[in-house]
Amino acid sequence: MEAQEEAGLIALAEILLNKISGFFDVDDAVKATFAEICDDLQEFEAGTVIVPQGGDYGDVYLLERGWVMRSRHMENGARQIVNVVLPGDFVAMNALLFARSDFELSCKTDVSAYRLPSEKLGNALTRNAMLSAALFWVNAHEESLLAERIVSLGRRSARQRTAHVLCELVARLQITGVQSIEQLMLPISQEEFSDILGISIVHMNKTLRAFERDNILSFRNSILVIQNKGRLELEAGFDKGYIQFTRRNDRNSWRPNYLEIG
Amino acid sequence: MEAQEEAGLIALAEILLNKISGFFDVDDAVKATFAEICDDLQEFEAGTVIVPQGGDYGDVYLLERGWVMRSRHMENGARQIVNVVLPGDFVAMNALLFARSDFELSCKTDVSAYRLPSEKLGNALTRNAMLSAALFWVNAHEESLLAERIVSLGRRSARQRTAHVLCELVARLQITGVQSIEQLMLPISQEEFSDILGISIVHMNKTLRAFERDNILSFRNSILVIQNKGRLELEAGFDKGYIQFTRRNDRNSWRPNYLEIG
DNA sequence: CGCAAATTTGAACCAGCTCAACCGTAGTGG
DNA sequence: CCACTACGGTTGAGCTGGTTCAAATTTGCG
Repeated sequence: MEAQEEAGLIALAEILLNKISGFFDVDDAVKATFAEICDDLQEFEAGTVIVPQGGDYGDVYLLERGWVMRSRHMENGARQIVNVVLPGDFVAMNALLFARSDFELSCKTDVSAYRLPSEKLGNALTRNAMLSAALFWVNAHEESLLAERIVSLGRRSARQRTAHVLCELVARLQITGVQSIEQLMLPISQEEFSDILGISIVHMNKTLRAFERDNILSFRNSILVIQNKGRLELEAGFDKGYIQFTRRNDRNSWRPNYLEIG
Repeated sequence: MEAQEEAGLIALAEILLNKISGFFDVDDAVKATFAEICDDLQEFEAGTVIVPQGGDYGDVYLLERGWVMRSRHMENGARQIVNVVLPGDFVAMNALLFARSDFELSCKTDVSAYRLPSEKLGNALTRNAMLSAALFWVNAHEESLLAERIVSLGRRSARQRTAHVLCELVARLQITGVQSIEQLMLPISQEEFSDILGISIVHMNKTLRAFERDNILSFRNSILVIQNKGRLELEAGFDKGYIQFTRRNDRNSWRPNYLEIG
């Protein structure tokens, strides 16, 4: 293994493994498993469409660096961004099961991602219960992000949605080990932001300006500065519980078994 | 095994196994696996709260009969129903991983469900790759329902959302082997319907009346009659692809392996 | 029958949308 | 070095899909 790939693996361990370490016991065997699977680090330029809407899935990827968007383009030209894929998340996990994608997967930034050929990943899953557990966990994690987004889109105002999604992104980026929390780079335009929240770009702008006037946050030139985190979380009704799970402790008799390396 | 439980198992086989049979080869070994796990059929009365919002998870259930709602109650009294759990779906799958629930799980009708103790299910997952694959599949299935709901809430009008969710429910109920498609029992009030769609109850009513005036559908006394399915799907922009998946065929070398009974 | 819950309808209102014009900044090419 | 262009952001004005409020009607059920 080359030095660069090894460095990549370390980065990986510090993101995905960090993410799941609050839940699993991440030991050397686990790391070895990931090392075995993640041996093909690929680079994509910003703007690359990994899977086009309606196109065939290729392989699964584990994102190491950069932002990937999963979005739906509507008949009338509108767009809805369904989720933001951050380092440590899997891209196109559905490729394991489905032929076609109903969504577009595109790179918002330059991206590094480990390519996990479906066949190889499938085989690894057969042999390694730990890996299955990790996938299960990651699935559940993403599912709770989507559930929370549904709550936002269904029952929160534009201002609350904005606050909530920003709280969520900050919390998720923290897990990826970002430098500063007060000052963050969010590589998205206001238009993309509005497509995450399901509002118009004009209203997006006015909402952001209002937050700025209230000295809660500023978002300019892709730089997010949060001046009043407490107020932001309060308005969002944000509870980070769904991002940093509480592991259940009452029934752990099965877990060591489940997590055995097969 | 008692006769009633055996009958239940057959029903189960005809729902969950039916659901996944388009994807997996469901043979006797697979059925035996489920028979082993699903030996505790429980009954809940309509209105029962299986898991309260903010409460501790208990066990996982596999729904055999009835409707279960997963919903969030907001501070201001509003509610968002995140998903509708139908026969063949799992209830509270997150119980395997998380201590607390951010949502309420409640029975809309009388319900029969197989209780799957976390410990037992976890153990079974360790030993049986087929079961893991099935869970993975079911997770992915639910994830695509949530993704599609996000698209609806973000970028479709109330009328389109209504049409879309009805198309989705009909397609899902078809899989569960419902009798008639033209005339369906939907055990939800207009208020609950509006909480699925993220609109007000008043507008829900007006939208339904409009569909009735247009001779597209009627929904009265919990009976849904679809008079013009084509028009409904057209307005919804509905494509059932995300419910009845196309199994991928290009890389099936790993699957037989993955699906081996461990 | 009679109560409680669900539905229906109209009227006023408003959060967020569309349209349209303008601004700032980063290329780009002459 | 400037002119031109393109793209994202900003702002105001008017509009509308959907909300809220309120009251009447129907339905389910003991």
